[in-house]
Amino acid sequence: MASVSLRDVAARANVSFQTVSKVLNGKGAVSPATRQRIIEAAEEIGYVPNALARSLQSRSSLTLGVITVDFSNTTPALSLVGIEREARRHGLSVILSSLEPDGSDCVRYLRVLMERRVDGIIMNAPATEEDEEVGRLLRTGPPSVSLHDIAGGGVPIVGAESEGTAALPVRHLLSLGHRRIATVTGFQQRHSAQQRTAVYRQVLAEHGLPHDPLLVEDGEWEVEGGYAATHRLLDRASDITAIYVQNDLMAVGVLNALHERGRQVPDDCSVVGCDDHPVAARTIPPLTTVHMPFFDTGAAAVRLLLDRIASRSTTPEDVVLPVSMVYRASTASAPAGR
Amino acid sequence: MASVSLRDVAARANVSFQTVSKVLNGKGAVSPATRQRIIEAAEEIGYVPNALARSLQSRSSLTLGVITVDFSNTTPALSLVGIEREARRHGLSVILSSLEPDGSDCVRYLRVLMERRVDGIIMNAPATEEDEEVGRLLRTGPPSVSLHDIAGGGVPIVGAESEGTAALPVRHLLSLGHRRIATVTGFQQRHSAQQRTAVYRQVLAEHGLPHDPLLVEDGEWEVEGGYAATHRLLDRASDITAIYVQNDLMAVGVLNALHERGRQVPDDCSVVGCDDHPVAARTIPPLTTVHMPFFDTGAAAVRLLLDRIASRSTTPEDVVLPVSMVYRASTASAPAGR
DNA sequence: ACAGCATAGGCGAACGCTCGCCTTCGAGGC
DNA sequence: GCCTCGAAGGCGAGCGTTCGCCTATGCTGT
Repeated sequence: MASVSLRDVAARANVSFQTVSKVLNGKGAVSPATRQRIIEAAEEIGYVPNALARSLQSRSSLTLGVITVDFSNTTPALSLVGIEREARRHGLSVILSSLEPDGSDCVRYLRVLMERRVDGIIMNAPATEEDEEVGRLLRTGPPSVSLHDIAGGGVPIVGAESEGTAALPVRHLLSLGHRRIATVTGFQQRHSAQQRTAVYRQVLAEHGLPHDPLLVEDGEWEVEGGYAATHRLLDRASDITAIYVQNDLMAVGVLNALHERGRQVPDDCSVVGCDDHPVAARTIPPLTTVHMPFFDTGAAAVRLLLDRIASRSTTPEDVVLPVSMVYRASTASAPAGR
Repeated sequence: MASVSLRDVAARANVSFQTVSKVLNGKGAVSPATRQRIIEAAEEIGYVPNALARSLQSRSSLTLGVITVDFSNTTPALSLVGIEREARRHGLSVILSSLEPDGSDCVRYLRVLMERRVDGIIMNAPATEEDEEVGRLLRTGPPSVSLHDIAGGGVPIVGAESEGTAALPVRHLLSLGHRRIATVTGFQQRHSAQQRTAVYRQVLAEHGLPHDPLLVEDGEWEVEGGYAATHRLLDRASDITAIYVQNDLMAVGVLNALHERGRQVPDDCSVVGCDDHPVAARTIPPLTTVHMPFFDTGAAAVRLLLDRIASRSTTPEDVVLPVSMVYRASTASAPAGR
């Protein structure tokens, strides 16, 4: 347990410790005989290289720092898995920092990552998207990439095509003849939720449907929020025939609320979700939704980050990944009586 | 960007770099005047301590390594969040390694963690529970704690009370008068799934119900597995009136399959899940389930690990956390006609 | 006026590694 | 028989810290 070092191996093999280093890293020229002797010695006393010391000397920690929103939700978890997998594929480790919902600790954690000399940082904490200090640190610190907006810009963003994420499902509902289309939104403080709502309005407008604020409710991204929002919507606009729900988790709550109100899905009311969460395939009824490339987003973020690290390029080129509709049983033509 | 070190600060403040170290760590005696001067100098040139060098010298990396199964599922994600939160509360960072489903890379990742000189390791990768090499490494390596069995033992285990996890829901169904109780199991290769199935059999036996293999199907922990398993069960034992599903995700598939077969839940068939997944509150109908303390399990694992690190104790005391039933609308008395 | 003693700060060493350069030595060419 | 050259391996320095110990300075008490 008492850590064995290059020196210990060297003593056992009767060479200088630098020679051991050469052998173990396959660098300089060493005769097969001593090479063999060294390798055996290392094995016998159970040598384990010290990555800390190596990093200190080589000024590269082979580590990525990730700051993420609470990932007990499947969607940020998927991105994180994508990040971790891709990072490892490139021989990098990941240091994880998950934030409280309000994102208040971000600056502190960013500092920790910088002290640990991570080679790069990936942000997935939308709660910090307006934090100027976070933006400043990211711009002056190690290379970084974000999955959401960063205050002040200067950090490349990787994410799903934001327009389509809302336009596809709303157009789908319109094409089925729906005219009273409500939306249950994500937390309206978040840029991504605002944007989806804006696109929803715009697409409706393009089809000659004026904006009706009665048809918009905030579900705060959660199951219970979706449930409550739906009840509010039905209370004041009972002529709704379709709902675009900005994520699948809320859609679970929406389906439950509709069921409680005795509205058949899709006969009385169509529902479209967003994310393509694993449970969406087996809700009652199975949910038509937008497939979001969360896993790929994480992987793409790592690749972009590695590019930036390698080339020291300041090309703030964003990466946009396509989304697609998944048609299931929760959508149908608008009821005839309308 | 060109990393500034203690020496740079020292030069600027006209002191030795060791004195700067003293000030920044609040150790030795330094006059208020120079202290002030040093702090200002550090700030002006943007000094950021190098945790790598510090760890090298202090032989403590303030880092925990976590090896986890794919956490895009909510349940392992919750444990991981619990680990991360508790670790940070104690000033430790977490290095994350997520495994492929077959757990094949575990030994390699364990080596990486050891090279990085983590202060401790937490395992949450049931796929490796029979891997002897993993067990050996954990026993000889840094202090560690596991959320599941480790081949050869010697590693303390933190987890939910395993007996109750199966006994509670089955007893609940029995008390409602059910006699034909099926179970959709987790992946039967896993110890935890085997154990739940064993307890299920035992509780039924205690009530004079002989084991009927027709009533047991493997759902492999997944939504689709639960869906398929239920269809198989109904095909060969249509007199089933209740199903104990070993996790909520599979239960979503189970509810969907029952719906497809025209069986009302809970009137024709009761369903109990396990985990208390967020969606369980809003499935149709809302799911009676066993609340599992995943988050707390992660946090408790960190506390136990820190204990072991601090006391170097080899007390392999396991930690067992209680579980509890959550009653919702998916269970009811057995149909009268039986 | 001098011993005695805090107090402030310097200094050397060590943590475990990598890198570049230097020395040694034997073999081959003329 | 001398020069050259390449292979093998030693050596010093340095990465940025922390820690223990040493020294210089100025103040107190007698």
